[in-house]
Parts: sequence; structure tokens; C-alpha cells
Amino acid sequence: MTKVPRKPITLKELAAILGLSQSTVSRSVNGAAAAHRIAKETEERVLHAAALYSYSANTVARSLRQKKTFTIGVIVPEISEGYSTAVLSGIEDELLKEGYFYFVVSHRHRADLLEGYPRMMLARSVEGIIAVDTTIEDDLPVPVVAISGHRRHKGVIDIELDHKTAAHLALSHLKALGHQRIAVIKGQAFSSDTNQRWQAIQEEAKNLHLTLAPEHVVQLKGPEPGPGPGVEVTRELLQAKLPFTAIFAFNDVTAIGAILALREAGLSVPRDVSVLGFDDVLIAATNDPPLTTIHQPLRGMGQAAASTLLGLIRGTVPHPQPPVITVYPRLIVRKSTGPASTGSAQVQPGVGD
Amino acid sequence: MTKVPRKPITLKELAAILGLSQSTVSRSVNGAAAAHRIAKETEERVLHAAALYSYSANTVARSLRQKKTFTIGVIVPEISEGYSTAVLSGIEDELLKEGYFYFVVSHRHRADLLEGYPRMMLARSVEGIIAVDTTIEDDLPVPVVAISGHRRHKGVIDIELDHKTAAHLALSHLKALGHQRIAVIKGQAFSSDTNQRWQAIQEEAKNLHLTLAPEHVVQLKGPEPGPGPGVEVTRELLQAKLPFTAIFAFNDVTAIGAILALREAGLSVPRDVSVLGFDDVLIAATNDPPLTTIHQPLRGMGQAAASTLLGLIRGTVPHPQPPVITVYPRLIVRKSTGPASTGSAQVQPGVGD
DNA sequence: ATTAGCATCGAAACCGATTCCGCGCCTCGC
DNA sequence: GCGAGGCGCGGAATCGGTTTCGATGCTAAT
Repeated sequence: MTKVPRKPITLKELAAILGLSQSTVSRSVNGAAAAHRIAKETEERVLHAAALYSYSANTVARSLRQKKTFTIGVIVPEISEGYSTAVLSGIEDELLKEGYFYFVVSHRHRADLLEGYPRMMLARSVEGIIAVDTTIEDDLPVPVVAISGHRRHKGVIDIELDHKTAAHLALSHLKALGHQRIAVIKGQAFSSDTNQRWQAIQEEAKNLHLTLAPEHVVQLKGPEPGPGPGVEVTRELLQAKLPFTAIFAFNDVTAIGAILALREAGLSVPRDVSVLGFDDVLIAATNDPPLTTIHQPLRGMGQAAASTLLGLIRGTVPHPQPPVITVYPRLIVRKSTGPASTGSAQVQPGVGD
Repeated sequence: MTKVPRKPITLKELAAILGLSQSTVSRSVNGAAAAHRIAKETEERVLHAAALYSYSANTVARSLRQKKTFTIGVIVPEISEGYSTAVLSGIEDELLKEGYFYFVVSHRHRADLLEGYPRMMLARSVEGIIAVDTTIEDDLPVPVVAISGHRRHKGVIDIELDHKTAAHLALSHLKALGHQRIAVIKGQAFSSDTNQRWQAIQEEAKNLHLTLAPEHVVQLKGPEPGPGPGVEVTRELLQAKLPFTAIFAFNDVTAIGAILALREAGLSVPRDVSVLGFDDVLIAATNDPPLTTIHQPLRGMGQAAASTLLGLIRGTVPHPQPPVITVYPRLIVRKSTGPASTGSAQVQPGVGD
């Protein structure tokens, strides 16, 4: 157990003890002694005293003077979800190396927080902002990197998944298994991935000569996280009576919700209906059945966002042109997809389980 | 889209524009006008101009003068887990109301980070620290609240689950279902909950006249999160050939791992073996089968920690005596527990699924 | 006509660092 | 002997607020 002194010593006090000026002490402790022609002996005297009194510069004062806080802000929709937490840990990795810290805030889709949080962070002099699955409307005076932000905004750099590849991986996997009637669960309107993904899916369906019946396309509603909304829309799909053999869900938790609803209707996954998830969060692997899903390199996206942001802050990295950094998905085949059932699944209840 | 000016206006500039002194402007914008006998009219003039130029005080400068940063530090083992994220969102709720922000860091059980992070946070002038499932060894110059910290440390307040009640809820539930031979999966040695929980379980087993065979008690190893370690130790349990009909797991993800291992051995949950989880994280409800588990009010614990810490910082709340705030668990019955099977489960493989 | 007293506001110190300038002293060259 | 130049360090401004003392002007009371 180490003691941390109750009241830290200040530069001025240390200088007084040493009989030197603040300038000299400051330069020595900052390793800038050589550049300022401080005598080796003086420098060592300072360093020794600094260690003895365990001097550590007050970050607030330094920040004020240098106009650098070594702090960035991260804004996410929810903290409780698998998506943002994977991204966060990637961000932390990268920031730690560079001595940066970050504030996290979650807006939970509340308009007041969406508007207010960026301003509050700015008031706290963050040097940059990472927006995760969140569209920033304001024009901010610091660099901004968005992860799946999509609403192209002047000066904002986007870390983006290649949705075309994702759609291709997903649909061709299903097609290869014999699926022709595929239902799609689109994301909530507020999720910035929703549109791009849907565009890519439509395009790719055309390329693969698959037709997506309008009755087979539903959209998640409501801001609650968790599998609830997925259960709901899947019930709707089952009402529609138009047969389908596979569901391509907007994300893994929705896929889990879909499986719940299917099971409730007496259908077995993947025997009667295949379900394909998206994201590859931790629970995807441990679900029953384990989810076949499109893996997003979430942690890597967090790291990319952080290192890009730091580059912009330092000015060492020019604004990429176009302002998009593309990352690539992978198909992870587990147990929730299988060969298309021959009959129309939803009219033969009671088979599963 | 609102414009945030590229360079925020300073108090001095605003004062110059208004033809007033910094003192007057400062007092007005801080709502301390009345206390300083500023004319109503002047106050309104200031407020209007402040809104017009969207003035917002530089927090760094304010912090330096007031020696208050309105920032606390939170240290957690991992960000990716369900446990800490639930706690974090509780903390955020409470802090937001009071205008506080927080830094999060995750130590991932690395000794250097465990030692270094608290110091780094102090260097950044946090006003207090919340340690989640983490033991702080140092004696810190700011208030510290621990959530499940357990290693009683001078001056640290603990938010703690009533493990006796938890053990009682769990064991009596299993006993009522006819289970007599119960296996227990203890937590990793580094998890601060491990010991207290194990003590409580032993005590309660005695009260209920249940005997816990040493062969039925295993402990998680390794720092990796996720269900992997749970799978591993459950395999060990199954090797032991000493029959058991229920498993009480250290947490929900471990319970999920246990179920995976049981299924792998051809055993069905809960038909052959009942599995009881702990924590009640989000995925507990969506797992297959949905987990019967001991609910910890994680979000509430986060809120309690935050509001207690704020009280200590302000000095409005005295140090509680004893320095422990107890919260209570609930039993959530879902589908992973059922009546004890009559035979010894593990000698009749191939029955389940 | 002073003076007391109130209503309003301002000057300047202060928080704890960083950093721009510049000052004295010593040596060397001529 | 005197100026130039290098060496080693210090003074003081600065960052942008908050806060402690007053200062000023005007009315009313003595």
C-alpha cells in the first residue's frame, strides 16, 4: 500500500524548496532541460526532489495554459448493449497508449441529450469527439469521428462497414442453402446503419436474382434495446401468411428475439426457418442455437476511430479524402442457418422443439 | 443544425462587448446576481448577450480556480461484460443530474493498470472514485466508493449485496425442488465477491441441512470473460463421476457456459441438471433456456454508489457507520431449474436433446 | 453642509502550471 | 582592455475564469 500525500505539492512550493525558479523546475520535470540549457546537475537535483515529494503537475492548470486537455468525448446510444461496449474497449486501448482519457455519455435517443451532450463536452474542452451510431447535427469546433454515422456531415470522418460486402455475404450464404423467400428485419429509423444497409441488401438481392417481397420486409420500432422489438416484428411476419424460409435480422439481439418468436410459434431454428444475425456480439456465440452472423470488427472500429481522431487532433494526419474509412465484415457460420425447408414453414406448427 | 462558433467567446470578451467588468458578467451568468446586488436590468442585459453569443464558461479555468472538476473516475475490470455496463448506466444516471461527468477505465486485472489508473485519475483531479468489483490498495486523498469491493479498507464505503439472503434464496429454491446434491462454481480468486459469497453459501447450506461435497465445488480460473471458463470447470465436474442434480454458478455467463458443457455431455437442462445463475444480466432472460438466477440490482447499485460518492464529496453526507450499504437480491425463477431428477444425471448420457 | 448608508459595479488577486524574453556572468579573440 | 557570444537561469505574462475587497455616486438624515 502506497501513500498518496493528502495535499499534493505545487510547482511553486517545489521551486521554493530548491531555491530555483518555477521556470527551471518546470523545464526539468518536463524533460525539456536540454533544450533550455539547464545544467545537468541542476536537472538532477530537481528530478530528485520531485521524486522525493512525489510532485505531479496539476493537470487542470496545465490544460488551461496549453489548451490541451488530453481528453476526448464518446457519445453512444446505450451503454448496456454489446455493440457500444465492444467499440468502447477498442477506443480505450488506443487512447491509453497516448495518455488520453475519455468521457462516455449515452443519449438513449433523447433529443435533449443528443443536443446537449456535445455542448457539455465542448464546455469541458474535449479535444475531439467520437460518435457511435449517432448522428451529430451540429457543426463542432473540434474533430469528430463517427462510427456508422452515415449522415455525411462536413468535416466528420466516418468509420463505416462495407455494407455491400455484408449484404453479399449474407444473401449468398442463404441462397447457397437454397433459400429463396427471405424476410428482412430493418433497423429502427434512428439507427444510422439502417438505410445504408437496406440499400445494399436491395442491390445485392437484385444481383443474386432474389426477390424480397414487401410483405417480408419489416422494421423495428421503439427505442428499447434488447430482443423485445425483434419478437414483435417477427410475430407480424408470421401473421402475414406469406411463407418465408429465412430471416435476415438487423442485429444479433434482434435475431435472438426472432428465434424466440419463431419458437413460440412452434417453429424450429434452423430446421424450419434460418435466422441470420448481424454484428457478432459476444452472446451470438453462446446463444442457442449459436447464431450465424455477419461479423463487424467492432473493437477494431473503435481503435480505428480513436487513432484517426488522435491524428486529426495532432494535425499529423490529413483529412482523408473521401472522409470515410471502410472496414470489412466476415460471415461467421454457426448453427442458426441451415438448408431451406421444403414446405412453407409457418403453416406447419408444432414441429419444432 | 445549430452553429457552435469556431472559437468560443470568453468572459473577458463578453464583458468588453457589454461595457461591464468581468466580475459583473460572471456573477450574472452564474445566477448570483441577486446575492451581489446587481441591477435586474443589468442582469438581463448580460443574460441576453450571453445567449446571443452562446457564451459558456470554460470549465478548465473554473476548475482551476474553484478546485472542483465535477469529474469522478470509475474503474471496472472489463467494459465488455454485462455486469459493469449495468452498473455504469446507473452511475451515469445519477451523475448527469448533478452535472458530473466520469472517466471510465478498465484494468483487465493487469497489476500495472490497477496501480496506475487511480494515480492517473488523481493527477486529473477527479473528485472521487468508484471502484467496481475491484480492490483499491492505495490510500487515496479523495472519497472512494466500492461496489462489491469487500476488502474492507479504511475510508472506503462499500455497496454490497446481502450474500446471506442470496445464498438462502438460491439454496432453498433448489432444495424445494428436491435437489440434495448441488455443485457450486466459485468465482475467480481475483473477483472480490468470491469469498463472501462462498462463506454465505456454506453457512446457508448448513442451515438448510445440505451438504456440499468437496468434489462438487470448483473454482473459475483465468481472467478471460465470457462463458469459456464455465464450460471448462463444468467438464471437470462431470469428470468427477460423483452425481449432482444442480449447479449453482457464480454468475450468469458462467451458468451459460455450464449449460453448454452439460449439453455437450448429452444432458438436458433442467431435466437432468438444474442450473442457477447469478446477477440477472440482460442475456439471462434471452438465453435458452432462460436462466433462473439471483437478481442483483446492478443499476441501483451504480446509482447508490454515485449518489453516496457525491454526498461524500460535498460533505453533506457523513461517513456511514459501518461503512457498508447493503442491497438485496431477488430470486428470478425462469426455466433453467426444475425438479431434481431421480437418477444420477451424469451416468445416463444421451437422454437430452 | 456633512455624513451615513445603500445600491451598483469594478480592480486586482488568485488558481498552478507553461513559456516568451531577457539578464548577468564568464571566456575568448583581437 | 573591451566587445561578442555562449551558458545557466529567472521574471513576468498568460490561460479564463472566480472572488475578495472596495470604490463611486446618489439619496436621506442630522
